[in-house]
Amino acid sequence: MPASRRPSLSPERILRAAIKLADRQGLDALSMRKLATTLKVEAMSLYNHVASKDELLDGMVDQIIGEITLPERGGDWKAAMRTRAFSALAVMTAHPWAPMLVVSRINVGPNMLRYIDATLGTLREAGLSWEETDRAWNTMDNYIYGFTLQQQNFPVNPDDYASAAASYLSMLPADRYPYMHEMTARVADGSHDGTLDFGFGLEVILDGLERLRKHR
Amino acid sequence: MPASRRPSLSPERILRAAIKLADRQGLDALSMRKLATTLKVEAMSLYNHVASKDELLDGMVDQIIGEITLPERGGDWKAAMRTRAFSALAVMTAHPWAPMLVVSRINVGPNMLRYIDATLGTLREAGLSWEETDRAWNTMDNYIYGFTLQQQNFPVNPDDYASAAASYLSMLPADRYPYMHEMTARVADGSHDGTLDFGFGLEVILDGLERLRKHR
DNA sequence: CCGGCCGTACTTACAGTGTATGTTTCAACG
DNA sequence: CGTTGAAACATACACTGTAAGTACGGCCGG
Repeated sequence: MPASRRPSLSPERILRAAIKLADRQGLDALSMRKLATTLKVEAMSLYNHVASKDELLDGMVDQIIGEITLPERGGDWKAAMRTRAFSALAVMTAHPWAPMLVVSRINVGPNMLRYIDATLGTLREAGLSWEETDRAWNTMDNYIYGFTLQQQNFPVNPDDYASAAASYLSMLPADRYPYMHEMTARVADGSHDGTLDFGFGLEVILDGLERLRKHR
Repeated sequence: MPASRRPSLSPERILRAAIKLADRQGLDALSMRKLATTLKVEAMSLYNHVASKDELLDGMVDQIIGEITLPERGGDWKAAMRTRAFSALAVMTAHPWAPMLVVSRINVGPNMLRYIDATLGTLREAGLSWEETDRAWNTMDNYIYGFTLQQQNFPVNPDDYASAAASYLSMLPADRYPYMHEMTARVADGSHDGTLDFGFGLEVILDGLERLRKHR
């Protein structure tokens, strides 16, 4: 492989640039033209290396799925699932465009397959039946994707949430929406930290699964 | 030209047409021009009644959220949450474009607020603290939205799943993806019905929440 | 009865999208 | 050398949301 070939582009370089662009400017800003300009190239040149924008998006998803640390085998399955889930959360937080893409398309890239296989393996080795393994995996992942999506358009950053809640109060008349009103009021006055809590739901699910496992 | 000229359009008529179009042709097919055509009108005429496409999408979401049956107050909170969740599932299934819109934007329409308020109320009256109520609601809804999104692009309809699984097997070499391979093989030979199961995860979550409630 | 008003619908136009198609360029090989 | 073939470029098409300007027709004050 000679060093000074002409091609300045490659699928990998395009993929990296696409992820960087989406990280910085959001998924909406990721157009073939904008992506091309960041690579100092014309839009159509990209098509010599990627078949379509959809294929590019698939590649982006598989790439970042590869960043998730796989669950450890052979130890405590709950700890393994916890690690996996928080790692997924971290990756999705670092790439806010990712959850939307993950849930809006079918992904069968090698990293995705490896990720799923490791998860199934951990659950199966923990003693769940095939059916339970399938259901348990789906339950956890539905929650993870649901949470990361919700987090992605959480109105403000956590520090500003109390003051933001105060401004929402006027939209929530206490007579029509009593519970939302009080909840928001409590966030505003600081007696309830309305910030999203990934761990709560995760522990609820893990506990539920453990009971199911022991109960057989 | 027919006589009853003037107000051939109205926000409600546009909203209904938009929902019908999205139901039949998918969200991608919902463009202002196509929508206008179904109403026998030009695209720009719609803007006399809706401010923007985004506003229209918000309206669509709030409309179908209104179709969800609210949780009953005063009875068994688990039963109420179950009913609510399955009703939400049914609505999202009837309008496959909905979950994507719900999670990709902030929604504060009247139906959405009523829906959330009723949910918070039920949980609060069941004895959860404000903090627990907030967390519990989020946990359930993250799961619901995650599930309905996953269901939306489930590869095939349940009847064909076994035969489809057989054709996937070749993409899942047993040495690299042993657990996915076996899971898929079991779906193919009928010893595991790989169909998605909404109830499983829901019960896991409800059980987890109940334990939390009793434990205080 | 008539003239003006004003909301509704229409027309045109613009900047942007993904990508099909055709042309140019240039390093590497026979 | 000249030839080849891939990579980059240029043009074009059918779409998108929507800003801006125009034409129409039913209502109300004179």
